[in-house]
Amino acid sequence: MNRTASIKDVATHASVAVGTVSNVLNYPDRVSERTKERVLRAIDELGFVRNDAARQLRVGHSRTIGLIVLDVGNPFFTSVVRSAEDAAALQGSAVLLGDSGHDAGREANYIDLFQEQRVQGLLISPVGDVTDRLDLLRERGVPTVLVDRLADESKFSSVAVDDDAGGYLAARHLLDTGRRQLAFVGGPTSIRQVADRLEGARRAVKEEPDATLEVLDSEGQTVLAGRSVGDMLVQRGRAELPDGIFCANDLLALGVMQSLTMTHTFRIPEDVALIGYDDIDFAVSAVVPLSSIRQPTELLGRTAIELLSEEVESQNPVHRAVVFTPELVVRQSTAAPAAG
Amino acid sequence: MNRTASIKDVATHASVAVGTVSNVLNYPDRVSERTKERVLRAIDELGFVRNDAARQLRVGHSRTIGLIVLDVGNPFFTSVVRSAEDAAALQGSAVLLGDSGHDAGREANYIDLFQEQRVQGLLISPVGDVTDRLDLLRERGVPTVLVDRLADESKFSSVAVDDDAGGYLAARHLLDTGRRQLAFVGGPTSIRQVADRLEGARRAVKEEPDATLEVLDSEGQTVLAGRSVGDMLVQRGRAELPDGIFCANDLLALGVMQSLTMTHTFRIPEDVALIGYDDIDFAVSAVVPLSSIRQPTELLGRTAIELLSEEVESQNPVHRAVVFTPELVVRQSTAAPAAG
DNA sequence: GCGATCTTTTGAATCGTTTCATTGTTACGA
DNA sequence: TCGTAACAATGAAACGATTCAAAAGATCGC
Repeated sequence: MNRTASIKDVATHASVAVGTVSNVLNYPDRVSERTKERVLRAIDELGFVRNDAARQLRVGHSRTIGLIVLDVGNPFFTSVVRSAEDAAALQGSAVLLGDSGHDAGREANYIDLFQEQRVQGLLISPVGDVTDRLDLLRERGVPTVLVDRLADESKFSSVAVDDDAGGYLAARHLLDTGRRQLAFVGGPTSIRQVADRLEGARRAVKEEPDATLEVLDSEGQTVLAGRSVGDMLVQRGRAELPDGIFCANDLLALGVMQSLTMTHTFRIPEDVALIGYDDIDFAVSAVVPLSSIRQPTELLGRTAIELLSEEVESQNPVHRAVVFTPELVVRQSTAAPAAG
Repeated sequence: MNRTASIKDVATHASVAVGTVSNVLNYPDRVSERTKERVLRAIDELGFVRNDAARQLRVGHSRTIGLIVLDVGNPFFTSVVRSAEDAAALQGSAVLLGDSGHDAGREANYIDLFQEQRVQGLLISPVGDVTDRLDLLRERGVPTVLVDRLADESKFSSVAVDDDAGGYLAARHLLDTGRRQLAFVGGPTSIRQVADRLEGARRAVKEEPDATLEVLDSEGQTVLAGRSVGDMLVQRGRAELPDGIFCANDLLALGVMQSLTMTHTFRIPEDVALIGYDDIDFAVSAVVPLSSIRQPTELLGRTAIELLSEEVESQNPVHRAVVFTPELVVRQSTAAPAAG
């Protein structure tokens, strides 16, 4: 009872050869009803559970897919993760999840771990610019799909959402509702998503000669970071307040909102309009329901798995870069000001 | 270049025996500087990556820990997951994450998968009453720690938060601020946490002769479910509205809040006080900052890993049930009404 | 009853590690 | 120079599955 039963034990117990047991497990219709039944009974009686390491060693690859995201706590990734898991389950694979937390070291650890596990392939939302590390993966022949980042199609497949378009949508919407002094709140522009969203916003602002865009740096992408940016704004005089704020994600926006509304000195959207990005579940239930940019996260996860399957199956892989278009969701936080 | 290099290739390339390569990998100081260097160079040149399946097959167990949660999207679990991952990483293990989504079938799949992977042990937040399935795990000798659920100490270790105490805290707080017609909003009471929180609330209400507690069923534990309960309340006349609502979690509470405030017919906390559970990040940034019950989630994850390690290491395991006490967080949603 | 054909079962070889008893090498004191 | 101890390196065996060529058994027509 101390050691777990092996396929050999099952074979002995059912008085058949090991090959037969293996066939029952993998090719049930190669084996007669009678013996199948006997083997299954033995499996049950011994509580046999297949040792996947041995299986994997023999067949040469696992049935798992590695997925490395920047932050599981971020609802955007949570949603991607879940849809990827579902899509993987449909094709009989399991997902190993790693959270790099924007840390290149942790990311590297997970890449190593997953390689040792001989995952079928890797979905990764990479930290910063890691072209060399990714090239290494490519050399080693690990099928890899970049998530939420556009890739050179000669090297990798990728799924992404057009962040420039999203940024443009958000800023254009603020402009369309009459705002002219815009501010962009976002973490380090070394993060590609942030940079692209800002770029899109700039593009929109350029279309209006009298509009300006100020960039406010935040320490990360959390509610707290947003709150400290908000506090900073509150400390400015009313005159210097922008009349439209675009945050690089909803968490930031909620933080800013919280800070502005708690002081009761500024009203949203009358004094300042606010729009976020991601359209997380909480956007709709914020102090003032938050306008946002919605990304098709379920589609992202599913498509990523599909692209990976393509790579795994074909040996001379044709890479594809799939780009989805985000969508504007208007709520109260950007309602047109009452008058003038 | 097509096949990945094995330890044997490395041995040949470095002109040493396979055992030596293995020693370089696992017991670096059993081997001389000179050969170590040579082996490491060979590893580098061939791009060798250890095959963990083979290693695992030989040593008999993996370096991974299975973790099955009810819902990764739920901030409570996200936090537990993260702290468990960190704690596991410290001791050189990786966490395989599974999301059962409250579905017994998916849970069973993950349990099977993880058993095939020969995980060191299992942390599980089980779906409903699964004593038999868990007993099976115990028979098979898979060290298991229950998360967010109290266990019979003769069978399993567990980490949990005292939900009865939490429910009491919440209801007591509503009573202390003068509310008397209380309502409890919660998913099916077949969920243990929900039942316990309700029980605790009942205990508090019994202490006040003139207080009543009404139970409102919700379809699950999401913002949406909360919204539909809220809509139902709005449709009732004002007279029939409770003056204090305790929701089994923050998502529900945010949904209820959203519904009540959108109609502008009821004010929180003047007409009705609202308290949630979990103190998720968004509680503080809700329409009306939400009072809640905070659970020590990081501690939960960390402790779960510690208990598991204990089980893995000692062969005659002494199970422990660790219970943490939750904490009341008061915000505006339960502020005392202006005047009687 | 026999050969041909088809189905079922067999079991040795294999995957890539780790382990460990054995062999080889070096250093040093007598 | 030799013996011994300490240290390094060796390589066969083992882990538990899958695979596949070959053997065994069943079925059928004549």
